[in-house]
Amino acid sequence: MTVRLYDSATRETTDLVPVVPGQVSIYHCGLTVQGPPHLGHIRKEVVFDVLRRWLERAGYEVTIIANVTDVDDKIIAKGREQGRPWYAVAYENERALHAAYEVLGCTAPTYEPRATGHVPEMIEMMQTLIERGHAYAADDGSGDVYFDVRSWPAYGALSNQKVDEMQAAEDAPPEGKRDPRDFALWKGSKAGEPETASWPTPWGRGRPGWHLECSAMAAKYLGHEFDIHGGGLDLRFPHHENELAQSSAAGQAFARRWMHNAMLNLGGAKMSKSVGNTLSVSEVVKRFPAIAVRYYLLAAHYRSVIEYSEEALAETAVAVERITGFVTRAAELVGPGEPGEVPAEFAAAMDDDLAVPAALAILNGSVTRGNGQLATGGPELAATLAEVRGMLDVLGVDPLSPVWVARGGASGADAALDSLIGDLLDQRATARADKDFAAADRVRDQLTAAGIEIEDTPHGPRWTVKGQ
RNA sequence: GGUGGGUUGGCCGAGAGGCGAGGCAACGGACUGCAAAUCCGUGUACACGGGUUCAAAUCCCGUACCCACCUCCA
Repeated sequence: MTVRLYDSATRETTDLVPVVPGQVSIYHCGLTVQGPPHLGHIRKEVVFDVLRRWLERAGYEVTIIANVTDVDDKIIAKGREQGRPWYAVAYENERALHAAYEVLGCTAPTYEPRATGHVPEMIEMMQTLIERGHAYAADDGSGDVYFDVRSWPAYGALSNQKVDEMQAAEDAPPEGKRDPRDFALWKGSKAGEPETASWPTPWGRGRPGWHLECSAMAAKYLGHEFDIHGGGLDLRFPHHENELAQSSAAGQAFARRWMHNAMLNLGGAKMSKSVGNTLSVSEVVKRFPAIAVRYYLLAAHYRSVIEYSEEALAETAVAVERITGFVTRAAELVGPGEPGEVPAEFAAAMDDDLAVPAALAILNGSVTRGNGQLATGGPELAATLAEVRGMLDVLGVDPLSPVWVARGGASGADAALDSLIGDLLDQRATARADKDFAAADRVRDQLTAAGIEIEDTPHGPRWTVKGQ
């Protein structure tokens, strides 16, 4: 089987052919840690986590690098507002990002380099670009270093734009720029900025420009040519366009393909701090089970916009309960087993540019079949369970995975509860055998009132704590 | 002004020339002492107006509306 992916540079879906056979190297733009991650940020993490899982299933060894932009204007401003060092702000939000990975079951990237740790690599790259005539230090004494857009004819290739048709930036005064579209590789430090937020260079003290850091770190950890560069669609221009220009102008082959995930909208607009329509991961996870939130984010195709709605998320939670319900019931009967091989149609869907919606249709079919086998149990059920767990494992929503099981914090209390409820269910069984249904229902009502749901199965009654 | 993407049944959400993806909700049935859970069944949806074709949600032309990017942004 061949994994095929859409390349947003060429706008075509093509076979994934890695630079190094058997290995896939991925760089995706992480966060500028100026605040805790919102649902839109984490959608990207979930998308690339599913990609990684699928590539690993396909037998590839996957390396993922995601940068952490830990210094920029907003982080510095926030530190000033809050009366603490800018790096304390950055670090706190970096930890919040890691907490979000964890709560949604995302495996952390192979490595997350920080911008501030890669200044020498950036200086080296700027020197190369200056020598090659594609960059220049501003002659206004600002310490800024700019990329010379006019010197690179391919500029605009990624976003399919022509330099002359672009609107020039109006906000930034073009002081030291030769062309208004030139972008900063390096930002000279300004008066009043903390000393800790600047690093020495041949052009004066300053700090990394956002675009350059990604080029420098991608090259350092993945080499001059790697397989996939990813990120949110909003980064395609200017950020990714600029990265591509810098790296290729510096003589590097850079990314073989580009993968952009669509945005998560709230109230008809992209979720973003500047619009103010954000929903933090930590808040959403308080209202809905984390596994349902993850499922919600991955259930739509990664290139489709998700218009966030609480109702849709609530519906998703119900759909997830049907799936997890099957897995837990089946596991009680035949044992959990291990995640197994996925059906061919599921694999075909995933191979086709991660067609998760089509893959979920196959998953649901297997769950329906499995639910039908629940009455009899046996090897057929065990096989269906393995197949379902295999599919859920690819998507990172296998309820029996340690990632989700550990949540409850199993303790002696569970055993005690099971014993107590077991006694009550025995009383109910006796009452039912005597056809004393009023007494039987009283027991069930009592348990329901305590948040315990009872269902009678061909193998006897089972209980669950409501909402878990 | 430029570059992309979108509009699918009550809701979510795939598909991209020809057999009604899938889920949620609803209704009917089976199972149950009654429930719950589960299973089975029930829907002729593709923004609008033209056109191409034996056949269009899917291709072409036009119109309307929406989103993203061209500025920090996953």
